[in-house]
Amino acid sequence: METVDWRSPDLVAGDCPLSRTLDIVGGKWNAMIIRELLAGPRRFTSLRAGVGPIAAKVLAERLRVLEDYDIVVRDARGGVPAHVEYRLTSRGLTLGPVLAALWRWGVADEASWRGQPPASGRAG
Amino acid sequence: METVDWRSPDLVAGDCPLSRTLDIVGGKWNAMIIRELLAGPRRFTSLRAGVGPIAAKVLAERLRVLEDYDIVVRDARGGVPAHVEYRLTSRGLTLGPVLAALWRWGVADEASWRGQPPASGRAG
DNA sequence: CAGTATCCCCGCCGATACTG
DNA sequence: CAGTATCGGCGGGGATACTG
Repeated sequence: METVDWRSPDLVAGDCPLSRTLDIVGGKWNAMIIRELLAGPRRFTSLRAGVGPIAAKVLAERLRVLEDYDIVVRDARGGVPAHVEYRLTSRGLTLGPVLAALWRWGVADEASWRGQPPASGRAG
Repeated sequence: METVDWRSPDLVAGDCPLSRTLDIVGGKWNAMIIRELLAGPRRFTSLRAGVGPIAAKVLAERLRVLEDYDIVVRDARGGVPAHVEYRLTSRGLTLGPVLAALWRWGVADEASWRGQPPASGRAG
């Protein structure tokens, strides 16, 4: 399983594959958004409800960024405004296994972890 | 590969396995630090060089948090100050596959991705 | 070498109000 | 419904100086 070359040429933050993936998945809400979208297309409000207590502005922001990364598509059905769907691009779908790995670690970890997380959680 | 229950009871940010994993791995420098440590124990300065352009204060901070999470151990060899080693705990080591997944996506992605990332990268 | 202490800044995020 | 506009703060992170 550990057949990864951690000693790749660019280890520097900005350029290494790790950072680049985390630019997409590591942000505060991004993983949640992608998770919701892995279950199928969603409308803005529904998405917002599913993700958690996220401000509309922030969700819109994140979605725009994820669009720029070609992870998410905004689909205004037939040009009707006020009916918009977001879904994952094919590129976005490839993040499934990545989120799965993160998820699984969290689950396995929960079983073994008997300690308090350092108070400052990602949960607001 | 997709045998993960995305519809688990707690989807809310703070409690879901995804967030908890990202609390550890998703921070700005954390993944880099863990990556360095996956290659073996390191001293503070060496670690700092390997991780990238990180301020000493921040590295010390991050290391303390990772200690609290029981991911990293600080090992003052024989009580000699000014000779300290950091290494992963057994729990920390289990993050290997997780980082590997992130890394691999970044690599595979680099090949297919023909677009500019949205300027605001994680790289300072 | 392995950090601490201090200062400052900016970007992220949240809340509220408003719009097509 | 699907956002935008605006403001405000708070804390994470960087630079620099200092210490055992």
